[in-house]
Amino acid sequence: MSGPRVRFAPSPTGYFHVGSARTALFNWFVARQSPDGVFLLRIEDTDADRNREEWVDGIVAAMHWLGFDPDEGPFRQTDNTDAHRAAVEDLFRGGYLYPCACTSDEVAQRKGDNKTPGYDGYCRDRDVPRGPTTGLRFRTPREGATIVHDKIRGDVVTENAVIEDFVVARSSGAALFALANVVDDRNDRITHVIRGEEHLPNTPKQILLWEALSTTTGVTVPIPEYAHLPILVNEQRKKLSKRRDPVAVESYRDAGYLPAAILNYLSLLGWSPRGDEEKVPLSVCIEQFRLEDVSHSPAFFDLKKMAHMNGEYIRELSPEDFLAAAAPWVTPWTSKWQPTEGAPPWTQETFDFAVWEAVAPLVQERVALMGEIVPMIEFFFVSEAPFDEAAFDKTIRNDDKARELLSRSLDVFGDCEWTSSSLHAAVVALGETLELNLRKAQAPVRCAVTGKTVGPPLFESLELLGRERTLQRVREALAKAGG
RNA sequence: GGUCCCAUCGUCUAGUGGCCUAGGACAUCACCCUCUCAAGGUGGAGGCACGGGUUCGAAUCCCGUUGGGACUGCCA
Repeated sequence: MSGPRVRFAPSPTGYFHVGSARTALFNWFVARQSPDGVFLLRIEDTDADRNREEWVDGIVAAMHWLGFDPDEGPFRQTDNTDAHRAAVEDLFRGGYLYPCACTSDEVAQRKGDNKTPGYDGYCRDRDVPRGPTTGLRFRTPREGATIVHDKIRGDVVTENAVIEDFVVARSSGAALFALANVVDDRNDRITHVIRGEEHLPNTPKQILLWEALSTTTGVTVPIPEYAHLPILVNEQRKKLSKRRDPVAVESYRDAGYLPAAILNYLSLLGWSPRGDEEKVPLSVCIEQFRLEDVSHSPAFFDLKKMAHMNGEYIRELSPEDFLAAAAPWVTPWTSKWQPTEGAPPWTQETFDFAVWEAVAPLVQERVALMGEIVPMIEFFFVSEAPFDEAAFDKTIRNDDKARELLSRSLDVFGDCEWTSSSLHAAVVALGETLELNLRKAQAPVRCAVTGKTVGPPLFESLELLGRERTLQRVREALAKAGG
């Protein structure tokens, strides 16, 4: 008894779509549930317009980054064109196909606004000779019904009479998706077809093709189990589209999402682990996943929730792992991979690893995305405080007490012990002289030194920044405010 | 238009006829913690689309209505 053979069959598009990632993930779950399960990657590149070798590399790379390398593949559908053409001939000889010379314009025109579904069967009985301008259509049975035994949705019955005579082969002789896909699934001995719901309407056609192929070739391959996953939608409840929605997995990598967080979040779209805990390791998903439990309705891809989960994953990293994970953003010169945008405003020369290492634990519990680290620690590694002008105006320029406090801080900071606790006490005392509580008193100092109103804990930051640079920044802020 | 799919808090979901006073998570609000911001903790508000059945009993089963979506290509 051999295990399940599943396939992930994306068409190359130049980036890796999150919806595809979710589909791949669920396929992968099924494969990993059996010791001898096979997860196969097949690139459906039969459309010449979408066939670029680097796009294939992109898919493979993205999948590798996410953590699921295929057990077999990547295969390319175009490598099987001979088999596809042979299948076309088999079907034609078997009488399942007929030539059609209609252009799509003609079909649409005849259709007008009547209720005929799709193609009207115009050439079905016209004995149109095969030629360079004739495609081949499938002679759909007029009687009976085709049933998709969907693992998720149950039996989906389609009357054959409403299935149009769909095109199977181009005038060039090349097989179209519906056939090529079936031929490859047969050859690859696929046992479970797990794909997006958008494929549900053409599944009856593929079952018809599958049966016809078994008849004409004399090779009967069991029809696979089908499972159609609910699609992922945007806020408008429309299918996620690359035009409007941020869907590229690569862009999430750039932003600083961790693979484990992405996968965990994706696993929750249409499915959920048992119990009340949503943050679960992949091993638990593999153990518990069942196609029968996948929900039927579309799921909104909620970036906020994924970001929150990413924060949880970041926080549970060990200090070493956090440093390593942050390297592409913080110390890109040490990292093989860097995000495509957002290089830090510092260089290897102006950077101080000891400072970063010391402040990292404080940062780790404050970010949800790795990309948020840079603006948070920027002030350590650039020559002048990176001022947020609005914050400066509010907390320093337009606040007399704040400027007075900064003036007085020069003396205090000049000779107090340079530790976070002493600095803390110093600012408290300073505030008292001006009747400011610590909340109020720390604000101008923070802004003067870091340029911002928010950031890592101030006194630890001052300690790490050092006495001289702190004094320098307070002076600069005072000068800037004095105008 | 046609075919098909779908319908539990704003969102993702648990729920498979009594355990439901419908549970969890994100988001949101309040409070606690607190040097800012987060994180964390506690608590609150918030949902079974509607109408009929079936049943002693329905979020759960059936029918209809309404609403949403996918598909409708010599794309995949």
